[in-house]
Amino acid sequence: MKILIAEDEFSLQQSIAIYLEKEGNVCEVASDFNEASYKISLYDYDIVILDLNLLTGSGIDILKQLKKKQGANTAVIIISANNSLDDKLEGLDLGADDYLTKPFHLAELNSRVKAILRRQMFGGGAIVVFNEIKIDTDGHVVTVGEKEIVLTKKEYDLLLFFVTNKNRVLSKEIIAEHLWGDNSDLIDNFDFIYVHVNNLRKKLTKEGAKYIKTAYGSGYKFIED
Amino acid sequence: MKILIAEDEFSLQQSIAIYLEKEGNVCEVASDFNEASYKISLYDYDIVILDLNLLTGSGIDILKQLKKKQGANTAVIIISANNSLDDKLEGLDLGADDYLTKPFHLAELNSRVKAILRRQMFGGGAIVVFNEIKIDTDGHVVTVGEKEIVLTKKEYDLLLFFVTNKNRVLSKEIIAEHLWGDNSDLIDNFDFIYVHVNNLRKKLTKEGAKYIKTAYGSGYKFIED
DNA sequence: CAACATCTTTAAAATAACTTTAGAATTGCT
DNA sequence: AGCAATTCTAAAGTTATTTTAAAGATGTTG
Repeated sequence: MKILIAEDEFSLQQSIAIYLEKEGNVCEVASDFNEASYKISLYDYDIVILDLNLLTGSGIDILKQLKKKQGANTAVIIISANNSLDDKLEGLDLGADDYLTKPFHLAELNSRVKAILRRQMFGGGAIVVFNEIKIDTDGHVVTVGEKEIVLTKKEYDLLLFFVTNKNRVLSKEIIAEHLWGDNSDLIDNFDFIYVHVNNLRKKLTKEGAKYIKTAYGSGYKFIED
Repeated sequence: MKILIAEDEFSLQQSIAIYLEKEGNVCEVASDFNEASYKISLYDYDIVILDLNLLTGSGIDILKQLKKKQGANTAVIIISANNSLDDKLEGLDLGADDYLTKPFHLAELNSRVKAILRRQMFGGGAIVVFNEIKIDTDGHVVTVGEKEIVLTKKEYDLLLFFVTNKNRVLSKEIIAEHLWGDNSDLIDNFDFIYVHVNNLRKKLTKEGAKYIKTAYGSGYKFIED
């Protein structure tokens, strides 16, 4: 979950980034209009948190730029010190997904972020995969069919990473980096991934590799069918 | 996908190379300004990952050299410890395709590499060849007509290399270099290429060399019609 | 067209990648 | 601190892939 925080007030920018990163997202920041504009032109973020009153330009223009972009599925959460209804409506008319008035609680922002990510990926509510595997990202509860299965944190993270990248081959390096950060990089040994994959497979179904296919020499792939 | 990594910090250079190679690219490294300059004069890389602060010269000059080069379609990703916006803008003005600030996650670099390669080759998404052969580079799935064919990693890499160089004769030396890197141990003997080509032909169609033509004495050529 | 080089094809050997198990080390919790 | 759960390490067993090797086929050149 890649998030861009376009906010010129440094301390707020930092606290948002830290908070959301603790929640498992990857954040980048933009401190003025130009940096924000440049960054969204370069990369498709999942969410942009956008302060309307940027130093060197209006956040509204960033919003327009985002919505003009083809193919991107970026959601926008507007934050603004201005509480006027007009502003709110203009933002939402232009396609913003949510609106928060300063000051706000980070927990509040976070729950909106989560809601958007849910909606973005799975059409809201609990995550549904394959009619059979359900992942409730709020409660971290996973069910296969009617049965709830109990996963450890690593297994849960791994499953979520697979599910959000289904039908895509994920190398062990990418998996390692996503689950362990890059302090474990250069370790030329990803054996523990074998173990976690094996455990996850066993817990998911009796038929082992039904969902998690091995791409020999390349990695693993979570398949929908 | 041939990538040059111009980075003087040895451990970073190595981890980038290892990571990107696992992702199916072929990497070469340059540890100082002169080596980088020499290598780009010699070969048209698909991407150059360029540290701006090279030991014996400025990366900016490498960038200029690259952009002066006629006919080359090399993309540049700048990595720099310097986070100033000015630097970024100078790099982008000079034609860099992306900019990363140290430290960064290798997964992040990889996703930018992938984005560039997609853009460079096909304008994103799945690759389509010949109306009949489709290659999904995310899922590593290859279909001929309606049928999915299962390829090993080497076969897949070989096919992708052929497809991205269609209608061009590829010598066994070049093929070997792109699929195995500059491992000089293998350079004597290209027999295994015969085997891989043969296997790939068999899997692609019943009519053998329909797509992969032999250029006797020169190499192979993947033809569109 | 004969001699040679290059390529095709097959099968088996060698290697590398993955699976699985069990136990050690670490972490988290009361 | 002591116990339980989790995560990581190590190693043996299994399977897929890559490479080697060698015999047969085809193209090239004088």
